[in-house]
Amino acid sequence: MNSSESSDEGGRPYHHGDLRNALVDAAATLAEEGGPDAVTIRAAARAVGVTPTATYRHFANQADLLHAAKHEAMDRLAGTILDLLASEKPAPHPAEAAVQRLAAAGRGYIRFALAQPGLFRTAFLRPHSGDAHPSTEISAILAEAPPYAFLTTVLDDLRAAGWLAPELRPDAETAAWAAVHGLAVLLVDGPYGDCPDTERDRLINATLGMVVRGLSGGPASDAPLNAE
Amino acid sequence: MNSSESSDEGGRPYHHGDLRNALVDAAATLAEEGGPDAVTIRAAARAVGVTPTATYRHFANQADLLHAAKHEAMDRLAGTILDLLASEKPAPHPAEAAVQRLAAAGRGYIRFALAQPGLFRTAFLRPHSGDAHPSTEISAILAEAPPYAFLTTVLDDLRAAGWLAPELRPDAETAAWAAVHGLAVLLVDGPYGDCPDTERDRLINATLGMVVRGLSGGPASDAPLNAE
DNA sequence: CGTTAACTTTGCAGATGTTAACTTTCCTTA
DNA sequence: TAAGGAAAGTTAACATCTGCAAAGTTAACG
Repeated sequence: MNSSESSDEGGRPYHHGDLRNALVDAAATLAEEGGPDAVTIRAAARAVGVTPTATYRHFANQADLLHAAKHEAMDRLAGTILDLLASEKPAPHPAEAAVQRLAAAGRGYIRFALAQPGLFRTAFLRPHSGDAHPSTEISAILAEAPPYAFLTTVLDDLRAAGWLAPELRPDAETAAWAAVHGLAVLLVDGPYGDCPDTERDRLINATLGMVVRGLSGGPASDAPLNAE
Repeated sequence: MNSSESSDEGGRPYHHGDLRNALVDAAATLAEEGGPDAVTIRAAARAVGVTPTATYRHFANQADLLHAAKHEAMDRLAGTILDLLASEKPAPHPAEAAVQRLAAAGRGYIRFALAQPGLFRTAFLRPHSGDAHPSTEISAILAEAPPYAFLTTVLDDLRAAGWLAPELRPDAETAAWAAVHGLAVLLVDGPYGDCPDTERDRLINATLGMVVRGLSGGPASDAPLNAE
């Protein structure tokens, strides 16, 4: 008689009710602890307390589950950045404020990478060849990587404030993103793996400084950069 | 009577003679095609035409083999950069020449990443916790990542030529490296995965431009970068 | 001729993804 | 309100991969 009880009282109901989300959460937790490789059908099912095959009611296969975990990870990265941006009090001068926000976004990005290396790696897993829609639209990049949106906004502000040189605007997102992402990767996985906190902060500042300086027009705008 | 033949004539000799190197090569090839995950004891042994257990005469375990593959990958990356640097004819002006070499190194770095994504990922595998000697010495970084050496040299030249602002010198390696590495990662694994060649070149130029500009002292050297 | 290094055979123990067929529950419909 | 179909689980099983250890075999070398 108690078999259909969906409230408390012993055995969980036959129907989970929200299994898909539960699996995504479990997958995220697995990624958090063991990186992308830890995201397996069986482990996720085990974590939720469900049979492996039940997973196939909600995901086509393991790649599909991993894909969901990737999106979840990316969302959390975006959330961390947003939180940090929201907690900043803008500087009075517009240009200063924009620069400050750019730096804050970068710091949030790196902070997330350091705090959640497993999720960070998962968020930037190479897209499984097969779900590739060959659209080169910016919207595609944006959908794949929400942080891009903040960058665009901040850089527009920076441009409006007269800091960012007009001719540098087009690919500024990429350049700034590359620097921040690269530093994050080097700190998390790379040779800077175990690096004292104080030195790490210095490196972050140096890199952000280079970005800010490199995006402003300056005496070096006509650098002799020969394409190959 | 022919069983001990080490020359041609049919069956390979019982003793391989250079199994360790052969396995490293095989591991590199595996990494080339399938990334780090493809580097397994059995696959490497299979590729060489040897029993899996034979591997244990030369490597302690799978992690050890993978470690060797990682070093091999890093060496090839360094080789690619060196080759490209060697083929550049230096510009007359010292500063120009230094900037040119910095850009060339960056291009070589990214070129390798795009041409050999599997090896590139393998080269920057996070160091397996356990072989971590907590030395923060620069020499450690250098040993782990030969490209660092070129960077140091080039940046010294840049400094000597008066381009690189003195106060920016200390962490210039990291900042420049971060930008180039980040772009490489974004292009190989990240959202820029399938990106038309022409756009890709533009992004590379934009990023390298930012680096060069960002390392020179300029009007923006006193950017309002508040530490957190 | 014997010691020893290099390699093979055999085999275990543990993962994984995925399919097929069955069962329980819910929800709609007559 | 009872029936019946569809949805969401479960059990069982297959095929395949992995690392690794123990013990035997081959050949090289002093």
